[in-house]
Amino acid sequence: MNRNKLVTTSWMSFCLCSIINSSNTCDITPSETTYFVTTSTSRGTNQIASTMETKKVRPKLKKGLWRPEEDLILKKYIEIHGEGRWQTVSEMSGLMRGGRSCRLRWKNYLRPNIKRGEMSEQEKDLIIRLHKLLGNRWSLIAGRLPGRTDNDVKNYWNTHLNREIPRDKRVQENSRELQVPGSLSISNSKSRPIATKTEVEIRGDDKENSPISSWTEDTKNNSHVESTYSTQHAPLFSDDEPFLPIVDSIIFQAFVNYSDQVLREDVQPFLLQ
DNA sequence: AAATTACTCAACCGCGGGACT
DNA sequence: CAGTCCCGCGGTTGAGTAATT
Repeated sequence: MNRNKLVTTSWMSFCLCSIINSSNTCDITPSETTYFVTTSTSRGTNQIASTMETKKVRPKLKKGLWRPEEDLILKKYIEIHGEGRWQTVSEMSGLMRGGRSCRLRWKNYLRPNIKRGEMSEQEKDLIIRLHKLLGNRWSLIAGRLPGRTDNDVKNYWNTHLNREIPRDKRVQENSRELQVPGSLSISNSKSRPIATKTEVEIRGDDKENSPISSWTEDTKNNSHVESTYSTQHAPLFSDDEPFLPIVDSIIFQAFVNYSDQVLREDVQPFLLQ
């Protein structure tokens, strides 16, 4: 039996002990208790190990809402072993959850510094502005909102902000987006975005013509508000807010920093050669 | 008070891309 | 180079709750 399997079973017993010790109100079910205890004994360990060695067993994965004790197990596991390798987390932690489910739970709920509760006016405003720039790139938008997850932003947009924008205005904007080539805007259909994340961050094959890089270059070099960008890439800005990024220093600075970082990362490997 | 409708948000799913073999 | 696996993203679903009838 390899080391990983030993760790798995020891880990499960550790978590069980933690749960029992940490709370008298633990509502773990008898069947689950039996499972943990069984797998924690040397006999149970050997049984499971031998099964796993003969063929890779994928136990039936649990779905639905996470329970407090599951959260605790996942949290403790990640505190010790760190994030990443979610399939391993799923297997080693003893949670009967898929790797993706573990990842999602950690990212959207258990991670430290997650902000809960109402969105502030500032956050709301930023979401609207960033959505105007980036479309439905929820992870990018969430990256500019400390403590908020992409799921938070997406849900908030769909339930609150989306309905605040008059429908006919959205239709207008969408139809304009379709007409202008080179737009960063994303289609509203179920299909994947036209540009991938990395393409938006800055297209590797066409950096010079990248809307973001041309914009940041324009603005860094001084920049005239009336840069060609604002007309060439009209869909990014609405008529009532001409060249919004200049006015909005937050978004502006965020993008300059962002593009700088991406450029540095792109160029660095070549400099090292 | 019960039934129905509307709303919210956590979680799941399918897909694309990158890493690895 | 092809196949496989894993990760992350965005779209969607559905359970739980609140509001309304």
